[in-house]
Amino acid sequence: MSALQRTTPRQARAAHRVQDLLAAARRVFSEHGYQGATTAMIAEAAGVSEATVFTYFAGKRELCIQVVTDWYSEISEELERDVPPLSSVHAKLAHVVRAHLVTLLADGSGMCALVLSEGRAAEPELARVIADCKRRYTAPLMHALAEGQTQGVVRPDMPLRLLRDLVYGAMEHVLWDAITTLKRPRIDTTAEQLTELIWSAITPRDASLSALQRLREEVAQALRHADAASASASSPTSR
Amino acid sequence: MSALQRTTPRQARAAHRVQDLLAAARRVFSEHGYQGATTAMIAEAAGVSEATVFTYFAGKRELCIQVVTDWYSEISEELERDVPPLSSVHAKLAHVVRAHLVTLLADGSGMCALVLSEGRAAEPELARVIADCKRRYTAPLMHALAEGQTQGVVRPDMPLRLLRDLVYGAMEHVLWDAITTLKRPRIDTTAEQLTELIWSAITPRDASLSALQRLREEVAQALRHADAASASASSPTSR
Amino acid sequence: MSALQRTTPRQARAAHRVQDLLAAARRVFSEHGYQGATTAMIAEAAGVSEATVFTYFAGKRELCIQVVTDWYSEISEELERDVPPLSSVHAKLAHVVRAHLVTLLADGSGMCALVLSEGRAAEPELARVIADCKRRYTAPLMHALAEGQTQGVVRPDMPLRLLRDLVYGAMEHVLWDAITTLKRPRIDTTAEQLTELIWSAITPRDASLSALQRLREEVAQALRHADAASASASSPTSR
Amino acid sequence: MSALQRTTPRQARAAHRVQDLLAAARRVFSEHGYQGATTAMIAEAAGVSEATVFTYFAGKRELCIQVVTDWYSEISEELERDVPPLSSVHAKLAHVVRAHLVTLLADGSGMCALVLSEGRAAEPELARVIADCKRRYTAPLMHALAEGQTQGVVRPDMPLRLLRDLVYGAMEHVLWDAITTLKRPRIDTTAEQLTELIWSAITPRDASLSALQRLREEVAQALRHADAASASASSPTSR
DNA sequence: AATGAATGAGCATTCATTCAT
DNA sequence: CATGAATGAATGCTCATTCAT
Repeated sequence: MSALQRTTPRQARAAHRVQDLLAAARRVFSEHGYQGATTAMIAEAAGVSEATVFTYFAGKRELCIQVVTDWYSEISEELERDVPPLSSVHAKLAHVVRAHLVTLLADGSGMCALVLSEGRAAEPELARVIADCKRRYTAPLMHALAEGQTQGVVRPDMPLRLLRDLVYGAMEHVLWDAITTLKRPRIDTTAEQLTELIWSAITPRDASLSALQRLREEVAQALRHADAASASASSPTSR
Repeated sequence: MSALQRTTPRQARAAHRVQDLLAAARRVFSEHGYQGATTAMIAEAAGVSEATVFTYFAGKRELCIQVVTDWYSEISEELERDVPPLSSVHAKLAHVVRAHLVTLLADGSGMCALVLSEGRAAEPELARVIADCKRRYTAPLMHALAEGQTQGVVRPDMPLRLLRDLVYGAMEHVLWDAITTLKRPRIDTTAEQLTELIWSAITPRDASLSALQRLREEVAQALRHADAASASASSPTSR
Repeated sequence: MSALQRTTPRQARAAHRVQDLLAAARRVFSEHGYQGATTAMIAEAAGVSEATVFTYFAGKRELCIQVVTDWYSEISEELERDVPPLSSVHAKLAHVVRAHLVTLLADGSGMCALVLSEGRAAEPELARVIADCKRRYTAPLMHALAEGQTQGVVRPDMPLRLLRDLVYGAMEHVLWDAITTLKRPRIDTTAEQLTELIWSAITPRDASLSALQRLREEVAQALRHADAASASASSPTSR
Repeated sequence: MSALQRTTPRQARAAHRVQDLLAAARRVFSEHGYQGATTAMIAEAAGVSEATVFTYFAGKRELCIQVVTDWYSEISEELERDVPPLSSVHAKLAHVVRAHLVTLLADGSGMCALVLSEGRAAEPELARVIADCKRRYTAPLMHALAEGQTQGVVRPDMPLRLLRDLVYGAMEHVLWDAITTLKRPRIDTTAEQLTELIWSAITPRDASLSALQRLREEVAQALRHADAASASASSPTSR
């Protein structure tokens, strides 16, 4: 216990330093991007010397990787926290869209811009890590969509990959728009609209069309029936 | 006139230099990205000295901006060249989607990766220029969609901005996927599928639904009519 | 007495720490050289924190100096342990050459490379210490050679310093060759050959010449004697 | 011609810069060793900015390699300039020893210390280059010694490698002694003495010994002869 | 007009050393 | 006494940009 009491504050302070550095690094990377951020900036933001950064992290790249993975852990947790597990595909989609927009628009951390930029940029290892995180982050929705395809509520004639591109591409574009124009959209409205749009896209068109056609046939048959029945009376013509 | 004759060759040579530099810069920026490209690389690729680059362009950033705007001019022209001007919104959408994918996937110029990356990256002025170019480039489709909304073939209950995010976001995602995985998708198939998905999304759901409802009302009315007409005989009613 | 009993374990533990550190430092300095070794490496090798190194030694340089002087003490002791004290100069030379090669080639400690490199390198104080150690280490042979000069078995017409350069220069070169080419020579053979070479060099040329001359004189005398004795007989012709 | 007149000064100035930098680097490397020298020092010594160093040389290591190889070229040239080509092995040895000492002791460049130190130090490529240069530099004497062995004027019962170690080891030791003690020895005297020492070492002992034995045999024979001649007294004692 | 030459301002990273606990 | 933590001072190297010719 006495040993614990001696070491715990140290460990606590060390952990604190790590957290401070990560927080500072998140701010700096968010604001300046990977290339634009310097270890000097990060050190200053954390209130330590530049050398201290290297005491806790192997280098700039490793620090940024940690920042990104941490952030993805957070938003993944947020995403999965209150997902209704046994809900319909539509409900899951709606939840994911809303949570995604809420998370990324709400925090002004700029991490969104970071991963959008650096996920496509120079440092290959960083890009790979971001890609991995993204894949894990998007996995739940992918599973839901795949399940939806087997159930028949999601059109099976489209590659899953394309559906993902549609969903996340649209959301990324919305987010990037919000970031670059600095206009925060109404999150609720946008989420609902986006969900609706996407749902319209991924829902089997054939279902409604065939239903219509079946109905039309029945109608035609009924009308013929009616006409035959009321041969003497005047028949109304639809459209 | 004699003055013109003396200066014209000079201007021609200068124009040639500018073109060489722009071509070289496009190659280098495409391959290495904005940050990764160096003025030395560009000068070497153009076969001139590094200082000459600065004779014709104010700096690296301006050169890149010129490269990007030129490229957008080209692809915009390509896009608009054979667009069927008086065609339906659906046809226009299909054309834009196909042309976009063809242009950006076909040329291995890497300009696509450049604008996708740097459009979201550090250099603010460059990002702004890219955003402007993108806006102009996407304008034709935007107009078509707006027109579609007034005509009623595109659902009017969605902001135009959101429709654009859906269309271009999906396409960007497809492109980035192709770039990062180095897998070239079947352009024709992908274009058709994407068009279909997007069309499903942006087409008025209400149109079909209301048609259905209108039809149902007519049917109901017809059935009532028929019932009334064949008062004595028992008529079968479908569902 | 009780005070002694309280402090003695402490001193013992401290001495133990010092020994551990010196051993660790020897390993690290041997393997990486002075510049290549870091205090962090040494601390880790000793199983203590980096700061502890500075508790016992003023700094990296002092630690290395201690390592070197300790090592020289050891090999000096080894050298002098079984030197035949009353032997001839030739026997002493042979012993020194053999012992030197055995010691420095046998132990893979790399201390040899360390003193060969750093004895000539940047850190001036370290170089001075190494020079001092070397001087002490080479003193026995120097004394033997000086004695040999007075006795007449070592040529007196050469400065002692030059003889030393010959002896140790040759050995260092042999050692460095072995180190850089990673080929271990046959120690016995090399030692014998080197001894023979050096002995040929430092032995008075005059000795053999005078011996010859003395012999010649004797011969001449004998011949004269013989001639006189066999005055009537035919005299044999020498060559 | 006019083009030549325009470009030549530039090239001349560039060559001049390179020479200045090499001279400055030689000074700095000589004085501080490889590790101790900094690019900043070299730049300052050359009167240029640090960046200019990297305009002309790929880096610190390459610069040092150039310095070393240049220096070896110089001293090799000096060595071979007035070597008597058809002279005896002894004359060649004498020349090499003298030229070596003159060259390395005369110039206070300290390059000697550099190659002695760094030839055994950390940077592996540099060490390799130095080893190569040394091998080339020592080749003439090696050939002479090998030739001497076949001719019989150099003892053939010793490995050539060992003879080289003896010759250059002794000289290096002399030089290092001069460097560290800052005492310039009498070059002529030292060269002669060293030559004499080495010559004594590498000259076939067997020659004098066999001469002695041959003489002894002749003597014995003569004595026997004499004994036989003085037949009246019976005392033939063979040894 | 073209450029060879030069550089100022950084940048990530290292490491021996100090000090409060 | 032992050390975790922190850092000052470098260090080799890069690159967009300037300028005299």
